[in-house]
Amino acid sequence: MGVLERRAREKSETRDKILDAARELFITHGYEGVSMRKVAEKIEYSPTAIYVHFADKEDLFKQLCQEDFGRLAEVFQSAAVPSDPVARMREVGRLYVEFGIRYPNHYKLMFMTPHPARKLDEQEHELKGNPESDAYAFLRYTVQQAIEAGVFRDEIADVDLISQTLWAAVHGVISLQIAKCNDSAWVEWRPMEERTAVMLDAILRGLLKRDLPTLDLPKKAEDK
Amino acid sequence: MGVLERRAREKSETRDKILDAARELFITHGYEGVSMRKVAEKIEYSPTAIYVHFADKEDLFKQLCQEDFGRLAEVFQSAAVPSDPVARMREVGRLYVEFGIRYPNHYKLMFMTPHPARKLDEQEHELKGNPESDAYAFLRYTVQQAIEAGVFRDEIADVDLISQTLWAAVHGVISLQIAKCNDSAWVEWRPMEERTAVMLDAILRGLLKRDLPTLDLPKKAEDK
DNA sequence: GTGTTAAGTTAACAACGTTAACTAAGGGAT
DNA sequence: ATCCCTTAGTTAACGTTGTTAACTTAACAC
Repeated sequence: MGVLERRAREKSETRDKILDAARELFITHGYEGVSMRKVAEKIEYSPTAIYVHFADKEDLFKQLCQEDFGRLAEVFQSAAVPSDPVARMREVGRLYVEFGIRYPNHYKLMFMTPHPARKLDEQEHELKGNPESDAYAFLRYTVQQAIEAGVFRDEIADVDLISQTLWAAVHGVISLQIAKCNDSAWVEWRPMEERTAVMLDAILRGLLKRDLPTLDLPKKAEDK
Repeated sequence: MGVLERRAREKSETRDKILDAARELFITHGYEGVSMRKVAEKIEYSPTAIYVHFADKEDLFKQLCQEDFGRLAEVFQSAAVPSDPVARMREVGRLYVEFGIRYPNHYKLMFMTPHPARKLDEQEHELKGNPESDAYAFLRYTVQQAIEAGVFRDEIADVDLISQTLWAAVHGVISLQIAKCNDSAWVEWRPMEERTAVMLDAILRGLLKRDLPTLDLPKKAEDK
């Protein structure tokens, strides 16, 4: 009896309609600029229909984030990542910045907005630690390989500490750009690409045992 | 006739009352968690009294930020900053992190919330670029001195680019902590002090010409 | 048919930011 | 003394917000 399945499918279809409408609105207007009524109007439902599928506005937003976390992991997964562990870390950083700049509102929701503490549900438990679906796990895995290749300075050996430092470095570049790009009155911002390249070069050089030949500055690529 | 002055003083007194009440509420409940009505209630005024002193909620919040920007600059100014340019950059970074961790809601408002573009008013024009009141100018000045001391690698010479890289590095550590400290389910966070120290060591080492003797890791201070 | 489940609706609530119209108190000029 | 103007502060209201309670309505199981 496929009737239950059909019902479930129909339900998840309207759920997706809500999610798609909410995503589009959130991306253009930000979290505070979107009301449940606007989302509902966009899909021609009553405002309260959303509450059948999502507990409240924050739940709706979180489920959206969860989908897009997965998308970030896909970006990492599908990119042509170099085999050299150092070049790979650099490329992961670049992809991360690219993601953040391309989807600033998603990025803001995902990484720049404090959320209350929350337990993992079982669905998330499956995803956690899996480099294919969990972006942090992917970074951590990349760092782990670099450690095994012995590229880091001897006193630097903690996988999580290194991962968190690399993450913070690129996150700093992205989030400053998103939050402060309009404050050009106080700061004469250098171009994003330059800031990203200098940051990646500097942080990697600071962590690595010695300058590796794969490192090159943007304006003077010297063909290894 | 001091009557005008008395009036002005009285006005600025209630203005300060509003600011103090708003600060306390914003710090504990965040921007969205505070309503104009709550601020008014706290000082036992009617909600609309605030609009005599501030254009709207965002204006109130911005004026608050402006005051606290100044306070950050004071922290920089009053701290015992080493004379060695590299040690000074490190200390400025450490102070910045300390500020962010101690006042996370201020920090969030100041550096993690996108604001619409805005012209500088004349009051701000006086402050801009002055290291005593403008925290970015202070950092920039510190970097400038380091450049003149010849500590950076030869290919790294742009004051703003270096300043923005250093800023992004420490901002990354702070803002990740503020936004994601509750997501310990996904990430096994290392202690703040460790993350800060590793970041500062790494980013400075990556930018500098060579390892300077003033650099030392937290757990193995080798007394120069 | 009858009862149950559940998606979706209508109506309403309390709280929000903000505006318009007002009050009241004080000082300056006549 | 009287009138007028300025201005800090108030009251009342508007439109919008997130969310809940109570309902309709349709499809299925028995």
